[in-house]
Amino acid sequence: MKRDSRLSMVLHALMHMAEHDHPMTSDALAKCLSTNPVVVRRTMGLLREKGLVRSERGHAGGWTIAADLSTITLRELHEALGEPEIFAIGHRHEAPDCLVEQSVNAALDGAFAEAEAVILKRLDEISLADLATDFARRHSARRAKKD
Amino acid sequence: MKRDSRLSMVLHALMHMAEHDHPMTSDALAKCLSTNPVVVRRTMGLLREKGLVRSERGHAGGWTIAADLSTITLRELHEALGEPEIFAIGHRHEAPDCLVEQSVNAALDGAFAEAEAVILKRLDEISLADLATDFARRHSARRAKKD
DNA sequence: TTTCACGTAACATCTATTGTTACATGAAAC
DNA sequence: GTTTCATGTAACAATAGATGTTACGTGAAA
Repeated sequence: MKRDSRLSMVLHALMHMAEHDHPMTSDALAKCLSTNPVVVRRTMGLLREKGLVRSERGHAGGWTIAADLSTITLRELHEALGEPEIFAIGHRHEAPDCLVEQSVNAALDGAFAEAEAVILKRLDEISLADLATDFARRHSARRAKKD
Repeated sequence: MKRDSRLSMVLHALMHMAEHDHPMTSDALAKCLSTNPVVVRRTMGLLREKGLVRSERGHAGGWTIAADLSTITLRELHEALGEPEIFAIGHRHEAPDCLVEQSVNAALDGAFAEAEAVILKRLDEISLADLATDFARRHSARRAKKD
């Protein structure tokens, strides 16, 4: 299965934007992310709908973050992306007639629901500010290594 | 993303097999599962490699469970299927040069690793015998409803 | 009015799962 | 022994979702 990497993508984009004090164009972001500017617009557009980022056209236009980094959580971003399926494993029929299949579905649903709660909780606990802190740590570690 | 439903499928098949005291053919199972007999053989073949089921050719041939229901866990079945990806969400590059991307990957990996541990633990705790018990409960509940 | 950048539709590509066809192999029944 | 039944397996088709691409429209600043 092909994994949805949009959450990873927007995080990567937002962190690069956080490092700049000017708007970043879709083209510039696309280069950072090794993707296509249209993909950037399409995906960042979902964040704009939730008021998380702004976009401006014309000269000196581009994308900017519209809120404090500490107030944006990974969970919010996940929701802004439309809460895509978290699991690559599932069952075929949602409401089967077969009692055997109902039993199987119930067991799997229980196990996955528990894991889903865990992951949503974790996503809720991590903000962009946390990522920025982690990045700063890695950044100075690399500088120290170079010197 | 298209979800892998093979775990659901083999569970469904095994429970039907558990209800029979004769081998079940791939054709019969395929009808239960609303799929194709070749898909059944392909998938059940993975379980056979782990010794969880047996297959016999010719007259009165078909598939049988090769172990006690209480000793087969969902986790074992997941492993027999080749431990397919659990998550539909991931990141693009496994070992990126970009420090920003490394930071993003680390955060997501942490969150998902925790959830993966939860789900594997749950799968380990559920056996086919548990499913059979649950099925029996549902079965008698339906009978009671009918009467 | 030209340039820049986003907005969006439409289409192409890629990839993984699932479904299908075809034929070989082996075992039991006759 | 030959027919029938069932699995084993390769090869290919269909499907679906994610991602990439092209093309053109719109608005803002130089």
